[in-house]
Amino acid sequence: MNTKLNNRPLYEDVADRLREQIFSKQLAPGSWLDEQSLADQYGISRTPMREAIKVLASEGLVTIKMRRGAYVTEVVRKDLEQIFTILSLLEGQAAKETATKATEAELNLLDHLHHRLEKAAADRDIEQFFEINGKFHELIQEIAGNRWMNGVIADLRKVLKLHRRDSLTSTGRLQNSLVEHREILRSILKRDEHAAEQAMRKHLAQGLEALR
Amino acid sequence: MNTKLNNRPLYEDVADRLREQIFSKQLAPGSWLDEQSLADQYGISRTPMREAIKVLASEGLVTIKMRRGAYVTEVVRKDLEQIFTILSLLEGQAAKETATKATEAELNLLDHLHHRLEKAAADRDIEQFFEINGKFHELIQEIAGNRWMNGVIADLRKVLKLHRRDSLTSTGRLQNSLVEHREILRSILKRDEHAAEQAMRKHLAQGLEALR
DNA sequence: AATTTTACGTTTGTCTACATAATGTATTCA
DNA sequence: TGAATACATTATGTAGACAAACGTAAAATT
Repeated sequence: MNTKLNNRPLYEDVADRLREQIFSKQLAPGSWLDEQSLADQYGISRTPMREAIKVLASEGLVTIKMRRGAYVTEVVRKDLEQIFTILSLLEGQAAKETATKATEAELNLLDHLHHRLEKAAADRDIEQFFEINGKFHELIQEIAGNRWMNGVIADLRKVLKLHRRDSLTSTGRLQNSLVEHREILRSILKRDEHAAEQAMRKHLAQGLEALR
Repeated sequence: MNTKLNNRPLYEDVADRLREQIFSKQLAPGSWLDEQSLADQYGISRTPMREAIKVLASEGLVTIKMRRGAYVTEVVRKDLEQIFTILSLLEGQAAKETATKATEAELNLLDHLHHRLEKAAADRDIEQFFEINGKFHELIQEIAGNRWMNGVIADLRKVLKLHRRDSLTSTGRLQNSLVEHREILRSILKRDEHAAEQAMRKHLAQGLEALR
């Protein structure tokens, strides 16, 4: 038996590890998840592996076929367009609500985060930029405070990661993304909810464009 | 062993039965799901019961607490507002896309369905009205054809059912709902995407109002 | 009497084994 | 030679048993 220091269910750890393998393409889109062999590989039994696979299925990362097992979801362009359509609406709404509801302290947090984003961009630190970029979006969602919306967005963003062939690596896109973020922040700081919503929507529309 | 005519996983059937029990308040919000006793009650083992519970958890119907089991989600007013906010955005988008994308045949289907809705309303057949009302929304979503969006909407609507103390029973609301549906249909038939979106959003906003 | 500690019972988390269904292969017959 | 049927292999679906952890209650000590 494994030495487990964890105080959370095994299947959650397993789900995390599976996600990693999927995002890193060790488990490529379309490939079959062999319950037994994966369980052996992780040194566990099939039961938590099955439960982990079901978690990923509910997130849309894998697709379960009756009596045929689970397969890594293949994300095609149509999926990208559909998902970005949803994200655009929801994150737009989040930006809108943040513009009106945020406290001064929260606005400062956003501002601070954006400055770190500017720095990462200036340093050409792609990894860091990507990281902070995500945190910026998440902070806006957190401030908006719609628990159900945030869950939906989180799931859909995981699915997007199945496809992402680092869309931000092209410096052109990184610069554009930065400009768009400035506009989002500016609108929120001005507490212009309509402008914030539009800026966020445009940002995500551009994100989709960059993927083609 | 049970006589099983089913050719789909047992845990899906179990999930369906659990949902029924939850919606019918046999399993009330906040109550604990005793895996063992439910499994006994259904004449199955705990394994498919646990998998079914995880399905419901991913839909938001139950909340799993670490080492403390699963509890039927309690939906409070804040949840209703948050969920309706999302539905308003997404179903509004669906109506918008339907207005532009629908074929003439699909428009006829919508029109036909609406006529059945009018009839149910005239007959004061609440049950039927409720049924057709749901189908109308689903048809619009189907025509819009955003697979990911439809999944999100379906899940959120299930969560709404946890709360619904028949909001349509008051004849006033039923009549208003009918009027709103007329406007939605009219806009779609005119292929006025903006009007369709607005009408659908208003319809859902009214739906939320009716719940208070 | 109150608080802390310990022990027990209950329930979840996990494992192992078995049943069932689907796929592929081989053999036989036309 | 080709097709169809039966059999074997393999993976999923399900069951039941074991182990660990949490909560509760009782007992002991201060």
